[in-house]
Amino acid sequence: MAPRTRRMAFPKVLIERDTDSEQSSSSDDEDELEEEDEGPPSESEPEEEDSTKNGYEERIEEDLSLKKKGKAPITISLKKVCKVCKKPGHEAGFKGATYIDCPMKPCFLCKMPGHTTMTCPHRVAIEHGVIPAPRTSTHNTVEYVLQRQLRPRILPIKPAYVIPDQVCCAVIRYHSRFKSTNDGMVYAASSDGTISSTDLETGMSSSLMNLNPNGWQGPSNWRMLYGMDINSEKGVVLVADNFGFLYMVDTRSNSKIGEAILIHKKGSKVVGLHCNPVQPELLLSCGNDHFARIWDMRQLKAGSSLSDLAHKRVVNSAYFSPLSGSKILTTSQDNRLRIWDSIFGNLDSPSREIVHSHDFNRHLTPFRAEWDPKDPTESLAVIGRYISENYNGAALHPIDFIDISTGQLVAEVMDPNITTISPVNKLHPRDDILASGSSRSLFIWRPKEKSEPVEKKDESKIIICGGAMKKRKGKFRGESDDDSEDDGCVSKGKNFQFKKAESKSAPRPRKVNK
DNA sequence: AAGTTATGGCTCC
DNA sequence: TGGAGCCCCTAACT
Repeated sequence: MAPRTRRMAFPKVLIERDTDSEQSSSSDDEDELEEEDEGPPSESEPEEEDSTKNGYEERIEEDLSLKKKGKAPITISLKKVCKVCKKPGHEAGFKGATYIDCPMKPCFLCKMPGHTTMTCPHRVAIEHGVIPAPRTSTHNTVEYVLQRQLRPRILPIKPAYVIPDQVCCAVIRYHSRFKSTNDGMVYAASSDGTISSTDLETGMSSSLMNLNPNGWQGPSNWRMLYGMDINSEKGVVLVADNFGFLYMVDTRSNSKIGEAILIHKKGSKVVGLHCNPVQPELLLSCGNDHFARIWDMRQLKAGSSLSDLAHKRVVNSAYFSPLSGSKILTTSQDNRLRIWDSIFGNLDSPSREIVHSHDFNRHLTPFRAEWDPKDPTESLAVIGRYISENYNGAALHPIDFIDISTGQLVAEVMDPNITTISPVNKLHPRDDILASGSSRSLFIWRPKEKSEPVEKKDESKIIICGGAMKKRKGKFRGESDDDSEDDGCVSKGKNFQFKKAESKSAPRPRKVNK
């Protein structure tokens, strides 16, 4: 409480309450003010949106015209208003670990008006919000031939997914971005406009490109690199900047190739680049101009894209499928994942849209849905979730595994000790290991092994494998393994700073809307 | 422990 | 075209 040295000089204070039934005067009536304190948050289940009992913001207004007269009273209004829309009669915000939406706003999840997140069909349904897009039938000859070529690569039967769901180790305060290749060379593109390469054997690094050779010349000139990929077959590092341009560097000569090419709207940020894993001539880009674009590397010039995939908002990421390279998965700020089942078909509209909460872009790294490189059917994707759920009293942000062929939520992975959002996630190319980036921390997850002891009370999440529901026992592992996962992607032991989870705090299955 | 801050994106004018 | 103002669940640091 601030000192009240000028207390005696204060004019009379009128308190205007919500009920209008009590009006108290005098500034020394502290008990009256204290009554408005709400105490600990209620643990009870949230009521309907028009609840009027708890959680209101207090709005204090001073009548300035009266204040000028000196002795005139100051009116303090304690009428409670929604902190989102500033209107009385309802509330918004956390109640315990459950977030109550403002009913005056469109649904926070699917963005449609008329309901809130609590009752959004995309939230309560296990299908998790798949919206089949109208499928245009285009069976041209090229598509037919290429489909016949690619089809044998895709297994007709989906195997059971193995979802990493236990944290085995963590690195705190890890904050670097690298792009590794197989030969131990790390390439890094930076927001300072430089590309550098570092040899992990020698530790030597060198600069390949600098887009700001003259230093800071104001924000309208400062070039920042966002999108990056390496085309191993061509020996090219590709980067893209915040003004819509693509740059290429030869990894053999470490020299820039040609001039910058405008691949997205001039002045807009290009946030993603991905080279096709099967056809090295194909490049996929995405950016803030609401488009993902497919390019032929052999004819790269402004306006020469093979296809432009339209989105309603910024496209955080766009990836070819990892095995056949024939599918595309994008993450957009409109809270939807989009899937194009064949890059050889009609690309005017996506094959499917999946509603998923990931529209948080400010302050955090944008969410990116990634393919599971081990899934031979190319239908499993992993993406962190922005919106939180109440898991046994804790507001957690799970990492979702989604079957993008159906929109089904296959698994939601979380840990009671990890309360932060995980916008970036990457699955191991061979092992059942998940690396997730959370703010300034890096977490490594793996599936629980059968041999590990299980506490009976430690009921954990429901994981659906291959369509069959299967209850798993969850136990947070306080130690990291020293004899496994030693393939260079896992850091161990010393940096691990988490305590063992109490069994009572283990997460529960996601509550279904009442 | 509250306040601050990070160079974000959208809409409106 | 560009600037002002606005914006619902951050999280680390002071």
